[in-house]
Amino acid sequence: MPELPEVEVIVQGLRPLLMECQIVSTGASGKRLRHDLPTTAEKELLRGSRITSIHRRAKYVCISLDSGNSIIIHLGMTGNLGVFPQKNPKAKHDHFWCNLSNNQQLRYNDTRRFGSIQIVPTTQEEELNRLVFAKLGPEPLTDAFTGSYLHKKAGDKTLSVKSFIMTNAIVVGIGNIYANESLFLAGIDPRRQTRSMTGDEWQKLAKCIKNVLTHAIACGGSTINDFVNASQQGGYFQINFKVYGKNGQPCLNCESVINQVTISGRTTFFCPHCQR
DNA sequence: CAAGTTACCTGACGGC
DNA sequence: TGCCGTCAGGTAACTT
Repeated sequence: MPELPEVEVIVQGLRPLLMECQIVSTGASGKRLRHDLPTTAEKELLRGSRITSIHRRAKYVCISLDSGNSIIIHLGMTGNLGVFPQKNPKAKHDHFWCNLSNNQQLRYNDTRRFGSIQIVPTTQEEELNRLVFAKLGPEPLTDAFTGSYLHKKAGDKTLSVKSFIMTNAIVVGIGNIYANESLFLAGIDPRRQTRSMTGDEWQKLAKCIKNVLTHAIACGGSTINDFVNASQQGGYFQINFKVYGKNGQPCLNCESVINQVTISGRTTFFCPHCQR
């Protein structure tokens, strides 16, 4: 489900609901996610600890605890986090939950179980970077992410520019939707070889990625099937999609027909006239 | 080694 | 109605 904007919206929504809450106990469905769910010993580390901060790194939700541990959650394709009254019945595909001292319950729901939940014994940023996030590139919404950074990383690579910006070691948070939308706004054909891109084109692409992600966050993310934030509200960035899912429809700029192709196994949409 | 493909899992949808 | 194939926001293991 979620790319960077959706995870950011979830984090912003969870923060006021969870800050300073104490975890009384935890539970799990017993079904495996991408990795095994936390062990009994790890869950014991959570009991009685207080939530001191919630933030996002790439598409991970990071919950810091005053016991010195972190809960690191990846939502995969269909994962979501929400806070509900403890007495509310569980939903299908709820796989992990934390009972809070205010009689609320933080619940992780994930239909396809591509997500993951890890308990990591530190809340230090450098330690987390070493233990969990070692292979991740920069955040796209920071000053470290620029056109010249992309240009330098591109080197002589022959893969498509779309696959390149979707590579987490290059830059994090850009999934299929926002890769398509960013390339449209930048006027760049997603099939272009990475090494063919000029410095100016990288500048434009970096700027468009930042604009698209920022705008999507402001819209509360994109609700394709059933994305909802921590308060169960949908986002509305999907009404701003220019190409994603619009195969056969006229381009909003030039009225050419939007094309659909497959790049590295992912559905790709672009305007053959506006994107070169 | 770089780049492309498959596997992981469930559910929705379209065609027959 | 139901069975089958296809596809879906991500990632990592695997193959070429």
